[in-house]
Amino acid sequence: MNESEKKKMNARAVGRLSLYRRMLQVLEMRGMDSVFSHELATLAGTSASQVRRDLMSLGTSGSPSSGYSVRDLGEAISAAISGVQRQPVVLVGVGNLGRAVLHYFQNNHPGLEIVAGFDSDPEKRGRVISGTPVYGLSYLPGRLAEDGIRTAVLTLPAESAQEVTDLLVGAGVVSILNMTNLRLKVPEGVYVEDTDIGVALERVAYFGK
Amino acid sequence: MNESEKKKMNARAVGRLSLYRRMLQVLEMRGMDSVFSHELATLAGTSASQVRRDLMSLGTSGSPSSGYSVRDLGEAISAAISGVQRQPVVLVGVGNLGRAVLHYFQNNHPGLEIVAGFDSDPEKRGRVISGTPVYGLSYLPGRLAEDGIRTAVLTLPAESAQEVTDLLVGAGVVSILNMTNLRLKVPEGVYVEDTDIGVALERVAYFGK
DNA sequence: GATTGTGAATAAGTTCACAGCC
DNA sequence: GGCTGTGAACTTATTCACAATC
Repeated sequence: MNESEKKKMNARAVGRLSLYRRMLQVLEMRGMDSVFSHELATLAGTSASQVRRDLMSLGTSGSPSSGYSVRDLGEAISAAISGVQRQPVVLVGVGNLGRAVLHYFQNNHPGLEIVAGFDSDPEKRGRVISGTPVYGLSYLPGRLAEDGIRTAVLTLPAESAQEVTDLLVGAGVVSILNMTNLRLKVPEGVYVEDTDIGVALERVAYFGK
Repeated sequence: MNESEKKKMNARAVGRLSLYRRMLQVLEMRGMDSVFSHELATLAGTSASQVRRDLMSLGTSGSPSSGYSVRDLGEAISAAISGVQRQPVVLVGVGNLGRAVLHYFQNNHPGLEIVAGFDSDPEKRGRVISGTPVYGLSYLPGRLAEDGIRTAVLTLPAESAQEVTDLLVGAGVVSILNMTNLRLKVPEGVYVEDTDIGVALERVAYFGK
């Protein structure tokens, strides 16, 4: 029931919680031990009522006098959006974008770890980039099965994205961060988040007109 | 009135239109000259009624017998979301992520062009990366004024992101693609789109649990 | 007969507003 | 007095459903 209950949370709320957690880490490092909803809201670029609404979904509670405990709230968010053990993730496509992602995650990320990168380029095999070892694509299925990997990041050229996706899904991946400009076809029940730089920049350009 | 009318369009719709346009380009290259809403929907990963609703906002029209003209629709979308002339964009921060963005946009992008990159690293000044020249940050204000730049991409470390943002906004930038993990503070009326890789991956990890 | 264009219905997401609390 | 937690109101976004059209 706990598990099924979690799956209810919607993607936007999860994203905001992730952001709150990052802000809480900063606050904790600064030695603050409590925070009000409107403070978190300012840091995260949202509204105080939105923050309180988001926090409702994880059974925490603050107090009217001092707000929320920075430590407790951070732990509650971690419990809600990350699991107890670190979740292993693979990344496919170690070009500029893939390297940027690896660099970003090389440390400091609670709840998840990019355990391996894969690339079709023989030049890249055997290298370690930002702490993550890179393998040839032929090792992908074995590695997925071995570690029971359920989450993947796609930072490869669009041409081979669907093919790799089919491979991933066939090997048990159920959640994909798709940084390709292709919209993937996946079976029902597989979550895909599209982070399409082209679309993002065109949108920004539109609002800059 | 035309101008003010355009500004009404919401960000999600603009993003989908951008996607439709890309699909239409592919269809045009394949020699197709008409397309139905449900076909575009499948390609873009949405529903036929969503497509028709989106197309309503730009005064096109399809016919029940053959759907939409691939060419006309492409042009109508371009007219709606891009302008007539190419829009100049600058990018600040030429690390892995910045290079990935430059590479992505080096060609084939209608409506916008990344005219210059900026970086604080002296090593990078004077280089041309994926067709885009890179300058030191001191050249930024001059270049913004000179070209009347209104749109920028931030792919630099979070530490200096707010400082650079203030500079950009002060020099007339009104729309920013923020690929930093910091939430920027900007005056009313400035559009910021956050593309936060950390949040994206944590969300995906959540759905992969 | 299948599709478009669109009003109406529904769903999803956000903000309001206020009782209860410290 | 200012804050939390939350039902209710509201706003925004999506889907339905069907008359008009080819």
